[in-house]
Amino acid sequence: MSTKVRVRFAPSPTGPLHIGGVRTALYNYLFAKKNGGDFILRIEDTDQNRLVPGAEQYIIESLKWIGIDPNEGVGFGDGPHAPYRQSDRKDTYRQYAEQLLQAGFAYYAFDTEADLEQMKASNANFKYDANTRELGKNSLTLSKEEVEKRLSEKEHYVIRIKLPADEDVKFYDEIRGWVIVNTSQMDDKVLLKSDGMPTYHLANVCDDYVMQISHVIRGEEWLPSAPLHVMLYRYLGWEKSMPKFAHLPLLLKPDGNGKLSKRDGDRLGFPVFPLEWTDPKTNEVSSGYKQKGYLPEAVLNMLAFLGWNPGTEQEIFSKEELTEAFSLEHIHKAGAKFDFEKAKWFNAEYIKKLADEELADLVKDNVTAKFGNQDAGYLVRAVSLVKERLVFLNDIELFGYLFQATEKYGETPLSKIVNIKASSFNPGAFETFLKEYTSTDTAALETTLKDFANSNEIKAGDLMKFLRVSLVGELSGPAIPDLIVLLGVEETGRRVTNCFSQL
RNA sequence: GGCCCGUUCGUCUAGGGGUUAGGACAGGAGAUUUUCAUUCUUCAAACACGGGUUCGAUUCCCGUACGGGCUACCA
Repeated sequence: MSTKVRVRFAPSPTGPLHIGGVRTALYNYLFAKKNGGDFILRIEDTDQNRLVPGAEQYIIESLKWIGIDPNEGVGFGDGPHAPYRQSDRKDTYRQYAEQLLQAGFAYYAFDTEADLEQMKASNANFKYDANTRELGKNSLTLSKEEVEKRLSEKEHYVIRIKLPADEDVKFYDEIRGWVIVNTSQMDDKVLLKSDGMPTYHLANVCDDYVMQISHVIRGEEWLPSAPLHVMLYRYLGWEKSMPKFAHLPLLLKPDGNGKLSKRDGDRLGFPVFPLEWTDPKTNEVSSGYKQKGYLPEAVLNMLAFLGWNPGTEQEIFSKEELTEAFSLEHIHKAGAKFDFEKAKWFNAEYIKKLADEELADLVKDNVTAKFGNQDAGYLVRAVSLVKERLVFLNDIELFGYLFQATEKYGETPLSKIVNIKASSFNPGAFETFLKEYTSTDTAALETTLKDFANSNEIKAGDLMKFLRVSLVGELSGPAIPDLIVLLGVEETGRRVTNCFSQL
């Protein structure tokens, strides 16, 4: 077996990939990159009944958006172990199931759904195992002839693993240490379903072996079935090349209990999906990080810290820095409640780090749609004034005054600036005065404005407040001189005159 | 119910046999910004509980409680 690190992310296309899945993918990716290994995307679509159209494409696009690029896999180019979609590998699983049959580690079971129901009804804690399989219709209880007959008549059957009655199964989890489970607690899981498809258990073990996966890094929900996988490796004769296991803590709901689920996002006002998703059946729309105005780098950083930390006090990490710092040892054991406030903070930090040009580029389409076409240079300057006020890219919509004048001013803002009405302020004189100011020096402009106030016997504070409302429409916003220089003296004059007329 | 995993400020977490138990987010106060935001300073805030082991336990062990996961011909 090659010692090269090879890990995989193996989602099931049963719906949009949620943020917990993205984190699993991220940890796999970081681990691979850190160790100079490969990261593979494998689509686990063995449940043909739960397939959701578009889900596979969604998974691929989500990974692309956030910047997690598999070396091999569906949507990212084939590698040496193609295909990477389990439905396309269907034939290989039967071969291994038959190998187990031959070796006596598995058996045919013909029990119908009704049979199973009955067995469960007669025993509240029923499980198909060493103690109960004699009650079933299977190749262990039926005569050889009967089995042959049923098989040749194409009767529906499944193949189950045959587990010993009482044996400790032990494996080392890279995050949790030794885990020991006795087979008396396990059941004879179905390996091959009656439709000929493998279950997850068989398929993931076979594929991980064939694809030479070195580390299985997956969610904690798989911990209870890991012993079964260990038994499968053993029975298939692959125990020596069995991958190492690492079971990740789960992402929990921010309120209450349970793991984060699809509904939590829009219920609590934050996305749980990387990209917006429209359910093909119900047309129900679930919000996505991208559409809400998150930067992929920020989401990546935020996700990395939900359950992992570098052991230092640095929190802002680029993908490259994350790769450098990542290790399995620093993964926290307990589940993490999703922290929406922290997510917002990360995003705001990343927006602040953007160059004005980059930010302008990112909000351009939105601004154009909402406020019409903008001069490219103007947009860059406008955006630089409000950069540190944005939590989301979409927050640019809150600053329409940078692109459009307020026509009708609100009562509340107007009520705060009535002083100017009573003063000797004259809008015409102010416009004339302004037009003489041609510099872009904002500090000098501030002095000039104060001088204007003084020489006209107006309180500087009253003037400033009035200007603010005139330009912004509210009592908050960037510094007045910055605004005037950005908007230009003509536009400023127009807004001032209009505002004054409404007092 | 059974089995497995877990438990440090409200949240994300660092740490680890002897520490003022550290940081970040959120919250409070203040400074700067004639506004707001930013920035800076500062305050408050935690080792679930009970037994061991030990000179000493938040740290190791056991139990309890609580939380989570699994318990399908789903992944």
